[in-house]
Amino acid sequence: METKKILVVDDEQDLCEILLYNLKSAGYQAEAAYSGEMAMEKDPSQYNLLLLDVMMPGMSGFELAEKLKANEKTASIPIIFLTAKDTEDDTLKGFGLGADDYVTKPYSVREVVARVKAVLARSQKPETKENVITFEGLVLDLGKKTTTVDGESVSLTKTEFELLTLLMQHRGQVFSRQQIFDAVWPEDVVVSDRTVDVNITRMRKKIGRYGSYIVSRQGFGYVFEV
Amino acid sequence: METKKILVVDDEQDLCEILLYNLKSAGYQAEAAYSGEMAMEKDPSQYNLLLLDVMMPGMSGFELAEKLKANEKTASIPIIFLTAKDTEDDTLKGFGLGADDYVTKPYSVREVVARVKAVLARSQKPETKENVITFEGLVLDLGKKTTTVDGESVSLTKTEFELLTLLMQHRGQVFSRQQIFDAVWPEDVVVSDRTVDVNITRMRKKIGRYGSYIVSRQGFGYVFEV
DNA sequence: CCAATTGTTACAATCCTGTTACGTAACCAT
DNA sequence: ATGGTTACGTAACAGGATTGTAACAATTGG
Repeated sequence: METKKILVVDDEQDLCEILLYNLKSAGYQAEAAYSGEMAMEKDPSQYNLLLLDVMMPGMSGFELAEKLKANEKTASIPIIFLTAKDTEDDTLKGFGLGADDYVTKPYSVREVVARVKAVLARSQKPETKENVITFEGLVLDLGKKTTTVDGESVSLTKTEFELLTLLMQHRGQVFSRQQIFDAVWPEDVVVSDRTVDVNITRMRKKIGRYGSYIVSRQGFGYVFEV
Repeated sequence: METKKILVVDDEQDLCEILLYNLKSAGYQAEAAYSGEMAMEKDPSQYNLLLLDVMMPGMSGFELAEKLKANEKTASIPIIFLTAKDTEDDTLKGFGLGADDYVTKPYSVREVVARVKAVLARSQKPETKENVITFEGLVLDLGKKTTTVDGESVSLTKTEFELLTLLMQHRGQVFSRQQIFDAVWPEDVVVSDRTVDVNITRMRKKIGRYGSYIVSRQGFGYVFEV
């Protein structure tokens, strides 16, 4: 298994340094962002775990987590909140936002590293199970990014894979081209509207007989129909 | 947001108690059923989430889930399975049955609560929100963009679907042609006033006997009359 | 540089929808 | 009631929009 990447988001740069040093000593790759905005720029989807300070100038840790949870690509990244506050409300809010753990300041660095290990260990076990989407003989392994069709492995490109993931994760739900676009394509790119169609077609072909489960609903969009 | 209701179904009563206590501490309403049969008697449709033990004497968690998914009222309730088994087969079967998450024993109660929160947060997002409008045997699924008439699926075009949605969402309210037009047609198009009539007619035909519930009020417009 | 990926464009086939026309129904004043 | 007038129901058609897909161009990453 490759090295896990961790992103520490905290406005106290000294604290970040300490955490980075200790996380690296523990065998992780670690980087820091000194604000929520900075974290967003670092492409959060590449990290395996996020350590978020709740109280930061500008975007708070909660706000950042909300943004991440709203995006399919980053929604499942484990988050540990770091916070000085210790009220029930905050804790609940954190878990409501999908926190995997919660460390209140002041904390020992050893404790943080221990929690990181615990969360990564936990998020790893289910990963092999939870990250598989199946429909009959069509199997998507979201961890391995592999696709098999009736036992045969097929190679989907990233775009195709994410398209299929979106549709299979929400079987029966019709997605407009705009929705598909927002979910699959990066934020800032502009492409013609036919692009979605073409990629649907390419992906359909590759998944063989299951391609016919992806149905276009004229005027509405596409759906994986069951 | 109102309090979420959770039903825990497990034959181990002690375990249920522990889960109930923790779920309640986390701000949920929670009740227990000690068998699948007992769960069915508690009107599952009133709950926002179900925690199902897979291995139970009598009806298994899988069997219970099957029953629930087969019923329109309960089909969209998120389910988290609790299981001692850890085989790939079981996991896949669970997800095939529409499981939203999967926790294997032994697990920490904290983990279960965290998953509950995650699933409820996810099921809250608009894209996952099940949205169905029903009048007797006439069912509009706003997510799937499908229409069924007394169990038979009929295919409405986008215009027809939105027309019917508008009228059914505001049963009894009369809409002028201009109002209908503003609600259903894109902003910048200009069409003759008879266009609404024609689309009403087309839609009426497709929904069979329910077509007669869409009544024209001469000089005023149209209404879905109850 | 090559190969894989991805966006763009063009064209055909299909589906959808506005328009028109005409018949019928509702309304209204006499 | 009666006739005139307006509003509504609906079939038919043609033009427009939507989609599938092949071919090509641009981009990317070694």
